[in-house]
Amino acid sequence: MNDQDMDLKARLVQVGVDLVTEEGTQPLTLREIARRAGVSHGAPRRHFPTHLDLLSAIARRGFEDLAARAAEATEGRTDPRERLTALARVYLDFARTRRGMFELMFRHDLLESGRLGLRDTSLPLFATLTELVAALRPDDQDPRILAGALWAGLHGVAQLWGWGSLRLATGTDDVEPLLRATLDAHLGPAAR
Amino acid sequence: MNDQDMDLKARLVQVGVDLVTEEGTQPLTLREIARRAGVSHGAPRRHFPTHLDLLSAIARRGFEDLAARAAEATEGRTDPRERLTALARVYLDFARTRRGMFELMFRHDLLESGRLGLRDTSLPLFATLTELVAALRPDDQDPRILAGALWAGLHGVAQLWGWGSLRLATGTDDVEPLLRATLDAHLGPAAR
DNA sequence: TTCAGCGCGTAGACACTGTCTACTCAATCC
DNA sequence: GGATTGAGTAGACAGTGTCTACGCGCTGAA
Repeated sequence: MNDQDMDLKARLVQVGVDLVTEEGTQPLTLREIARRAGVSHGAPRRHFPTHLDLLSAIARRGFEDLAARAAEATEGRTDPRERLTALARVYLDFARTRRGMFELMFRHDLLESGRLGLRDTSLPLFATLTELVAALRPDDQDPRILAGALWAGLHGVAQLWGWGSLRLATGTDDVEPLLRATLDAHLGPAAR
Repeated sequence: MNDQDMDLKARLVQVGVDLVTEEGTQPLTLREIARRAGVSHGAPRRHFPTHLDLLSAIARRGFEDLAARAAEATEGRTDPRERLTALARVYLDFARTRRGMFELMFRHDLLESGRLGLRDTSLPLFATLTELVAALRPDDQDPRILAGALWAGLHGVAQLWGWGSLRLATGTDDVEPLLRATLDAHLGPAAR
């Protein structure tokens, strides 16, 4: 489907997704999006009351994309540990290959404005994470806490690695050891 | 020392620190800082070539503050596990009580511009983290990887908790369980 | 003592941003 | 067929960061 075939609302979001994917968050202004969609800068207002609303719609597409990749990466696998590893790798890959989108998705003002609807965007993914953790550590404490700590660990690796902090601090050029260390810490060392 | 006694360069940074502490990152514009420092909007340019340079100087003060708090919290303690717990708590406390500053310190554009000088700001703290981790897990793999994963875990908890994501996902109103889960995961369960 | 040089702050312009309001204009409906 | 309405246009407005020309007081050398 061509961009021109969509109604403006969908087109604006699509333009935004493309823009943030190709050029990052910096040029993601209301006026630039309108320009690339071929409409005047006032047009988006008919569909998104404010710039933040449009950005939220774009970020939501990022969460959908992430969820889709997670589903794709885990389908066919049954071993919980394997599924969890695949999930973690998808998360880190996403942060690395779609930097701009990842940055947008976790922008403070977006998250805090409540427009993103975390219930729809990240909670489903977190639920499967919790299930897998519960399956791997059945006798332990509240799996939501364990899953939360694991999620935080992965997210932290994704962020700090993206900024180069971890690369600098650990002196390695590969995220893989950090990924393995995080998973091992939370799930116990992997079986060989 | 009164603000008026400092030269403008130091005054601008101090005004910025106060401003971001009291009102967050949103009003932290070049012109607003100049206004509160009682000078014209062009004055900062004599001391900071660009807005980002001024923000970096402000953020650097945040890193210094964090390091000072970490030193204060660990002094007098000798047990590595205790020191590590105190360190972690300082990190989470800082993120919670100085939200605006924490947000500024880890702004993408600041970190990526290279102006912050991670070598001076975060590496010293990371070095002590690595030492403590090495002391607690002497026989294991590269302590820098382990310490990196732990740091990432703490940072992730700080971020996701601040955004409310973890509160929502885990269903608790207290970070403490997440802190303990993170430490236990990376260091083994605490001795009783 | 005078005067050039300079450090440092002022004032205004510029291009850009997000928001708001008045307007056009085609499609729809009674 | 004329009124209504939805959707996009065009321009104004206040705010932003940056840049440039200007001024003013201090310093140091002749």
